[in-house]
Amino acid sequence: MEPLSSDYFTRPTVDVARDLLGVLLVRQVGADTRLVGRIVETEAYTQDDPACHACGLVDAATGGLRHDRRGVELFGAPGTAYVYLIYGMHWLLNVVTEPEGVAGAVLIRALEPVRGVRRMETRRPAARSDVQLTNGPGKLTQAFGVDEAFHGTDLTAPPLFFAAPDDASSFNVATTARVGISKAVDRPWRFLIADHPYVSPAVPSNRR
DNA sequence: ACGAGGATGCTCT
DNA sequence: GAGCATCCTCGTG
Repeated sequence: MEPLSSDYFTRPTVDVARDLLGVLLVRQVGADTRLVGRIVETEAYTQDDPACHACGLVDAATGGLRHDRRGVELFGAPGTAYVYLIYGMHWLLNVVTEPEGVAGAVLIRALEPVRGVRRMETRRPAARSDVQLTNGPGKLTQAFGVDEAFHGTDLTAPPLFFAAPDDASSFNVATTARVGISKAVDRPWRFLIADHPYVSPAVPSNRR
């Protein structure tokens, strides 16, 4: 199980978001245990994007980066984790994209559990079915034990990394507007595996 | 099967 | 003080 390299993430964010569908997220827990999930839903956030934390961080006068605001890490090395707290409760996992100096990230929104289901059930007592273990961005971080400790870490090597699946089964990609945002609500940057039971139940932000 | 509302803390105005 | 890349519970049908 070879981790996807930094080159994989050194590409346009929207391309990476689409390509990550079907890819495995792997969490090494100790020497003998692995949690594995298949990515079924993602979202892209770019530098020129009002909904992205990187928006407005380039100082108009100097061209330099503002380090007094959230989101500077999005300009960092591709393949790095960008993890942040939302609604005071849930950690959301992103992987940084684009060359260093250009901001971008892909939000991992939903997984299909592949391995380590028992462990995920332990971490997610509120889940009433296997679907509810990982069918949302805050749920999957809980199931995988991803929190602030992973912010800024390298996602191209254990203990948390991406890997191409052995069985590259084909599927249809569906595209919608993104979820839970109030700006740039019409950009079609949410990607999901069509009709997959493990995608999140969320409603796109332009349909409310 | 829905829908409303509360939880909870950090960031920026 | 408002807003936030969310989730859960408890109502009513």
